[in-house]
Amino acid sequence: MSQIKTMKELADLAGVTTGTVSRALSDSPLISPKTRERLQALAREHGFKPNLLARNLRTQRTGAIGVLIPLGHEKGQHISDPFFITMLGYLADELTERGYDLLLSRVIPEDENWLDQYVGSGKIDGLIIIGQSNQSETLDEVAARYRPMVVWGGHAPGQAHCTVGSDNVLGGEMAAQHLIDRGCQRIAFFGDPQALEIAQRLEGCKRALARAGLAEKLTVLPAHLVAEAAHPDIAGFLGSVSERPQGIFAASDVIAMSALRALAEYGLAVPGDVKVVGYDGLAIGEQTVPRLTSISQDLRLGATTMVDLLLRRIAGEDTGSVVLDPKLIVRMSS
Amino acid sequence: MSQIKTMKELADLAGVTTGTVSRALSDSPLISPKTRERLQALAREHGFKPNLLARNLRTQRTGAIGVLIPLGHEKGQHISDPFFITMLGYLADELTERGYDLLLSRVIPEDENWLDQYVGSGKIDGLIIIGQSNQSETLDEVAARYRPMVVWGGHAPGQAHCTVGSDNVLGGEMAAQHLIDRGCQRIAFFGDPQALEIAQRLEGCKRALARAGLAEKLTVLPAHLVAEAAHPDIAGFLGSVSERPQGIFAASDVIAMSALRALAEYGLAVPGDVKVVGYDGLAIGEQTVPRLTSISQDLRLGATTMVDLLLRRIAGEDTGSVVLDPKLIVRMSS
DNA sequence: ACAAAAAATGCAATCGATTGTAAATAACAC
DNA sequence: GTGTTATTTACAATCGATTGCATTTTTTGT
Repeated sequence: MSQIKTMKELADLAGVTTGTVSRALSDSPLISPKTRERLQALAREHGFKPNLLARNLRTQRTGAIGVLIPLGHEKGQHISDPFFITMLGYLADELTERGYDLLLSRVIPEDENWLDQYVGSGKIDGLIIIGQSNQSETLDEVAARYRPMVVWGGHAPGQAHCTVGSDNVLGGEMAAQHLIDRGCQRIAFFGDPQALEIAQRLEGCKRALARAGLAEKLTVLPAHLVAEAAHPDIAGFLGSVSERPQGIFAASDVIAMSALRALAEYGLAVPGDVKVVGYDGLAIGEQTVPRLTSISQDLRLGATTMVDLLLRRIAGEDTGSVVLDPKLIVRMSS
Repeated sequence: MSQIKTMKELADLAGVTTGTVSRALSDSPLISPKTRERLQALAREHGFKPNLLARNLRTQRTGAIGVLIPLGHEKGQHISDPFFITMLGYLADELTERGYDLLLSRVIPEDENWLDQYVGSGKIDGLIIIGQSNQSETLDEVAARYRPMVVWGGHAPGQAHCTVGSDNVLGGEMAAQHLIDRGCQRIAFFGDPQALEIAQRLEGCKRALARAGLAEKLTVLPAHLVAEAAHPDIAGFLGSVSERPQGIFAASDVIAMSALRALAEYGLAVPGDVKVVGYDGLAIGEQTVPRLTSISQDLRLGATTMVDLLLRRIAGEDTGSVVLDPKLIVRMSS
């Protein structure tokens, strides 16, 4: 069985032209059922697969969505971060279901136009960006001329790029309120407000504390996002503070896990001595000891929503941003 | 600034032909430095990016590597599994570095030719498959006619597809031997031997036990690979056994984490009452309480090796499989 | 059996780049 | 200034499929 590589070869073999073969294989109504079946059988028999590049070039549609992870303000950060991974998994599921492939790139936004490499390259039909990092301006600039792009992250007034994300201010408020309800007075916030989302969570946290008259009891530790880097930050903090916090609000579950570990190493009981709340609601929080209380963002819904918006933008529609409701999941750490 | 989309437009603008533009942008020596610079400046000024599809069609090379995750014997399994994610991250790093893109697909191998959708589609230059699942035969069959394919997983004699993976038998042996050294007599193996890798780890485990005269003290629990599914398996097991095992060898770190959690819920101290060893050496093992002892497979090296072999295969070379050395990492759980 | 309508197929342009070869221009020697 | 090389650029085929339109074949009605 010779290997048939192109439509031309198959057409010659069958004594027809490539046009006929093309129509036959795509179930065009312009073809007689008889020849259609004959050609399809022939194609199957010879294991012929049409070249997708050529098809895409002709149809001006690639069937692939680019997913970018900008690692801007946090150099050591890695694609293997549980948050990225979880989001990536959902996106892969969702895109696969809709018949799209997923072109993954991790980018370190060093030069100005790290985005332009993908925009209009013809390789992808649209772009999903996970996390704004500290690149909000660049994203705004690109959004002005490239429509099919959706970003996971925080939404701010006057923002030009289309985002999907949870209400970080509200989420931060819920986390702090929960700690207050549990009797915490001195509260520590772990997270670097350089990223928009984290700044918003901190803002919500401050709001709740202010309402309870505890505004001046807040300590902010700009811990790293990466687990390996966050741990020394936190251990150092716990070792140096005079008055230990009664409640810790970690800006991500990864940071919260590092906190749990550091607390265990200091012999502090959770939730007895210190209560901990994370953010993200990752599955990994189920596996910690004790299981982690967290502000959950429904990432599956988030992924679905992003894909939805993106496909509508690809179709030419103009969509606004979506803000999802965060949810408090109380487990054992608070 | 008008948007220049094609080379033709740019060529017309500059008063030359597309051929000249093409050569100018690719730094061909056939072009005069003067016009080269003029055209490059013009291209930059108008933000022109050549269409990669067209280029790839012409050059017969896509610059993308497909990464597939077959989810065969474990339906609920998800791309967000920490092992996949870690491997995926390393692969993304490595491929990006070599100038390749990464086309990700999660596939559920239901029909026979789930692989053929990618093989010879023209979309990718090569294929990396993470995990054999229970699809060894299919992989062998495809490997016979499609060279640029490398698989992460176990290596067995007579296997036709090129694999990279750790010596699972040796790793299993090391894990069991470590538990024996720590004084464990009754040992439980958590993992479903339906997958080749896990079967090999179990074999090594049995080998070590036999050597120590403890062969009949082994219990095998075919726990699920997914954390959420593994936990009830394990909790049920711990609740039902008459004689509690002194050592647990979990076939993956994810299973080990579920075990840690279940043990904590039963009020059993680790490593006091029960010692636990995992497999994979994932970073997440650093964050558990207590930190997890594990058989580490150097996944970064594994990813590098896979990419290496794949590129050599793409270049036409014929490569054999590579078996990496597992390493025991002793942390706090044993 | 013949004209008209309908169905099926062939023809050729097209997507946007790359590249071998031919043609035009520049450089150089005498 | 003419002839001869070197450079540079233009021309046109090519990659492999899709698709509007022209053409051929088949069907249908009478």
